[in-house]
Amino acid sequence: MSAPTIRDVAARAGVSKSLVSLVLRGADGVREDKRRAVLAAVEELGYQPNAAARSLSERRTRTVGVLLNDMRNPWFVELLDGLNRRLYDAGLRMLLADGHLNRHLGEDLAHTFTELHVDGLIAVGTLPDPGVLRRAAGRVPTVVASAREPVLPAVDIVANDDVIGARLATEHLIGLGHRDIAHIAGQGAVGELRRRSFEATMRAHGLADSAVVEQGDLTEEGGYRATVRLLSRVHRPTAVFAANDMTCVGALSAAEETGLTVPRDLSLVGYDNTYLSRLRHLWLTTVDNASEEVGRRAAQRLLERIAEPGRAAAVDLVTPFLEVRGTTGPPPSGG
Amino acid sequence: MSAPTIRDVAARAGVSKSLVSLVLRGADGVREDKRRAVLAAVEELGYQPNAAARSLSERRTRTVGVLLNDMRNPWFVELLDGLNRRLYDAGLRMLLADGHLNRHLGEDLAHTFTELHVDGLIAVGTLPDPGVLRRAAGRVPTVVASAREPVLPAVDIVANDDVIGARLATEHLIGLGHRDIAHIAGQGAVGELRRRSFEATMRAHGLADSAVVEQGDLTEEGGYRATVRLLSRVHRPTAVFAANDMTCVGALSAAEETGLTVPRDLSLVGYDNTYLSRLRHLWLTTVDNASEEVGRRAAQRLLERIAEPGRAAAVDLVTPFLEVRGTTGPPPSGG
DNA sequence: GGCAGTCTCTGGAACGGTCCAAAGAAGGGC
DNA sequence: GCCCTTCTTTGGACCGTTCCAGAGACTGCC
Repeated sequence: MSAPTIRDVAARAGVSKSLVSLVLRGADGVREDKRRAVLAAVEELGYQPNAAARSLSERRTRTVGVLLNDMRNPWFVELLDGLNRRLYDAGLRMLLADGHLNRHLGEDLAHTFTELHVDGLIAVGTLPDPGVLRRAAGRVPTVVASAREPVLPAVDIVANDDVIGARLATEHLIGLGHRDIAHIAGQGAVGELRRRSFEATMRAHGLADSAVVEQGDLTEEGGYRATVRLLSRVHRPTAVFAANDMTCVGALSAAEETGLTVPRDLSLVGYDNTYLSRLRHLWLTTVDNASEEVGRRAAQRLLERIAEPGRAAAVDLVTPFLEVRGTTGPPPSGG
Repeated sequence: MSAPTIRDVAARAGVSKSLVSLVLRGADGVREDKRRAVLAAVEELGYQPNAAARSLSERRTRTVGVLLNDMRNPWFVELLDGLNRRLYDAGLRMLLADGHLNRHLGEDLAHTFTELHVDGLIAVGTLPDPGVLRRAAGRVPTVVASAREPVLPAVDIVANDDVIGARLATEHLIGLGHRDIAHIAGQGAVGELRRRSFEATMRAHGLADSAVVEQGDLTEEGGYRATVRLLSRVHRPTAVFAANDMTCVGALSAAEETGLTVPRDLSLVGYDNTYLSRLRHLWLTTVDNASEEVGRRAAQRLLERIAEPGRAAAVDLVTPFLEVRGTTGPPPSGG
């Protein structure tokens, strides 16, 4: 009843278990007739190697764990695609776990992964508890993708360059003729980088005085509320740069509810180029954070760190680009 | 350098490895001073049990694999939540893999999971290749969640009741006074159930002649195109019931592009109650497919099947309900 | 025929846990 | 003091692989 083992295969093929092992690992120096006999036995018995036994013996799992911060906000799918492609080529499998799902259960997912003795760990986005990552990084090669924190001794960081991204968005609006531009800020290190770059860009164009910042929380609701606040000001901005697409969607709702037409009365720019922004009905101008490339490079960094665990931590920034769609245009008064 | 093992802990605590094992598994009949010594040693060494060794010895992994069909369409997040909660209580961990990500790599993820010797497998949504599931189900207890296929001997199915859901949506529109109602159909078994129920409901209300069906493909693009076709008919429908939210968003775009105001000129109903439909800017009337409950029950079924692998396959349907939001209203001519 | 050198193949020792039968310690009754 | 029980603790077998040293078989050369 229970699954066949390598010994069953060996018995069936009339060889030793060692030879079966050799055949399955593709070693050369095995006579063709024996190789065939082994493969036939494998086929007949439906044999599948036991990953646990293998990893116990090999002392590695050929598996990397990927920690997601929240699957509800699916900006990371392309990142995973990039990651997976590169890791797969290197013979590594990818297992996912969502921190948000398990948070309320009080479980430390990184812990699950270190128990599994994964060969590496990738944290995607900013995790709620930096301690988790610090502890995990002490045990297993770790890379942070698409976040700028936590900064830890042996943990590489791969992300898009938020300074450039925010500048692209802001200069796009300035280029269209906007002067009164607001920013709805995000949270954490990434939020701060985007906000500062927005401010710096406005300053560089002599628009420091007409730059406004409202705090958001990266959710639609937060974007909506922040925009309501912005639009109730005496001096209304003619354009809003939102810290992410979700926020931007909230801003869009608030604008239309106030009777403004986007982009005629108000221009909006998001960030991340999620599939949300690509929905025809939303069609947001946004900054593409080069997710897939971030994923590929994160995988690369992880492979390097697995090969050489002691190397110094690196920060690897990918250049984002602007994706102009339907929510931006010249300001109402003609600039 | 390498991770401490149970023997290191035993040596440090001055006891045998067996005793360490007993303490860690919470056995009683261990003297308090020894228990403390062991726990102290564990703490000092930062010992973590090796999951591979444990599962090899215990002959189970306390892990279930979850196969997702496509993370890009995140209707399943709440389902995972329900699943995870129940499985966690039963001492099982959940590992995710996305079939879509790996498809082009030609990898059989179910294979990865069976190699890992997971204790169970849950397929979420309809998987591209039914053969994958058939093979996997021969090795490990398997449950399909939120799909109606493939139907296999020892595989339970848990899903929302599409017949009821489609009827709710259709009757909602009829109740508002609509008579010319179109359906944009989905694919596979689920698509067929929804379409047939739509048709049956129309028939039951004597509206068989004014029921129209256009084929979609569950994507925004498909919904858009189908709606363009619908709206270019001589006799335009006043309401559209879309097979899922994504399709409905496409329909929304097509409607507005045609100059129609939703819901004044055209009513729209989606299906799944994804967070998309909850975005203020879309605010779709939709059928809630009770995802979380489906997840909980799927977990329950899996636990039962793990306990008793031979039991007959069951189909467990959860009752969906209507979520009325902003895209439905009375027909233009007043009904 | 003997011997070195290849080429194939094999048995047994890991890997790090769990489990179990049995050993050892402690306590009670005579 | 001895035997019997009960309570704790232990050594060793085992889970299913990989890895390695070395065993056999065969070849070619002197």
